[in-house]
Amino acid sequence: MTDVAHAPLTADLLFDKLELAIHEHRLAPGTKLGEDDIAEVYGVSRTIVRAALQSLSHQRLVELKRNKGAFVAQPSVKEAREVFEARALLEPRTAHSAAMRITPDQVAQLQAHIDAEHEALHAGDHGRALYLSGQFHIEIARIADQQTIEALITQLISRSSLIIALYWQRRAAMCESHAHDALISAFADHDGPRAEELMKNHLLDLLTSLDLRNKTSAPVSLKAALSV
Amino acid sequence: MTDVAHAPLTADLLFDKLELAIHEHRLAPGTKLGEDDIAEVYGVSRTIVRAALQSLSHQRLVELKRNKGAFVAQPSVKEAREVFEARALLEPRTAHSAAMRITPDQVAQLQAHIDAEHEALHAGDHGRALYLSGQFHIEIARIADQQTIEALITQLISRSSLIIALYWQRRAAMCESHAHDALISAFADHDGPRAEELMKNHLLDLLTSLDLRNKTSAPVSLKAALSV
DNA sequence: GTGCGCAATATTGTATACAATTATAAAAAC
DNA sequence: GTTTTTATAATTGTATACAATATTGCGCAC
Repeated sequence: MTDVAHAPLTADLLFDKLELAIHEHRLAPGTKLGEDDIAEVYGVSRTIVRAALQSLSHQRLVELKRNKGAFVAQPSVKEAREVFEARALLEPRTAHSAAMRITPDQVAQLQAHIDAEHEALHAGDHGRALYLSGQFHIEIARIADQQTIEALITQLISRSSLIIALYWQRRAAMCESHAHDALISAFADHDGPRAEELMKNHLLDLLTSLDLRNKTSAPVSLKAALSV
Repeated sequence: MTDVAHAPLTADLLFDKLELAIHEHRLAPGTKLGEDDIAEVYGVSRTIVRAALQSLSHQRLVELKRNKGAFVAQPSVKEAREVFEARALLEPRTAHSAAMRITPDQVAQLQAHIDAEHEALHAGDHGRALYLSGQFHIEIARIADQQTIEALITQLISRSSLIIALYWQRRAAMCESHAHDALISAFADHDGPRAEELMKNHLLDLLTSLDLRNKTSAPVSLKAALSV
């Protein structure tokens, strides 16, 4: 329990930490993010915390209620559907572009990504596996060399993580799916149309594997989740 | 020149004012937005200004350079292309949906929107006409009842406004186009495929009417542009 | 006269202090 | 015992003060 001198945490860094905590489901939807609490946990001033929370709210990971505070967002059923509809418009065509431009190096890179995903899964770290699974989709946009679309997809992936936290049913089953492996194969073949179709079906599978009737929220202690 | 007591300006309100100023091209790309300057103009503290600037940077209307300050964004040529590619993925399909669900009231509403646009144009207020023209696209997403996609399109429209400020060639010509009128006609007929096709072509027309070779930036005094 | 270096100035980054609002709990009324 | 009221505490909203960094301008050397 040695108190090492930390480099002063900037707002962007704090944003990353909180974003990751939400992506990995260590912070559940609905959890209140008190400014003083976070400030204490990370040893920074409320000024920094507020800036990070504002960024998170722009990413729709956090909902700011005036005079009430910040809470991890709880996407509604309608919002959940909308997010996947938006992804369905953006990602298949982007996968097509990526398949056409991808280099052998990038194929290997994607493969390493998937390996890490499977590894996390076997280690029982479902949160991390889910996070990596999202990053995979973002990588594709990066390979397509579409920074703008990449930023949009990043937002949607973030929110998808919350949606999965709220509406996922058969948690264990999902990650067994080899949709990502099939995609890589299409990429390696530079088969744009197949990549596009695979991505389209992958997104549909994801959506249909959600139970969009009841939400299974579970409030959680903040400081426990954020053990630095 | 009466100094009326203003209701204390909140960060969101200030965001709206600055956003509008950028959309209407009263603040040119590249203009430095000094915190003290804005704070003075609007009679608020730097705290509020910083929050608003942070929001604008998330919308990519403003670029924050650490220890340097905030500047109205200057989208690159690549960014310009990317923004329109993203819009091409989102808007045609959204127009399709809108055409299928639109009500007579909403058709009238859209028509009123266009009328206001033409009116601003005849009054010589090109900035406002451009702003309204952007809002038209956002209205379509609203009619499609897709709040998530609406938010994404809103971001892209914002950036399109900057792109037009930088790369527009034949300024007068554009607004004569009757693309929006044709769209309304398709909407009124509930002709989804036609609306989709029209939107696709409209976006292509917009893109090809840009000169994506040289940027014609023109720095401008801040306080002059923001005369409250 | 031009270029470099240092001091002075201005601007942004961060922390803290205070005000406003909301949540909590105790006490009084019924 | 339940409900309403009121006072206290806790939390967020905002402004300001101070620190760190960048910019500007002057003076000096060459």
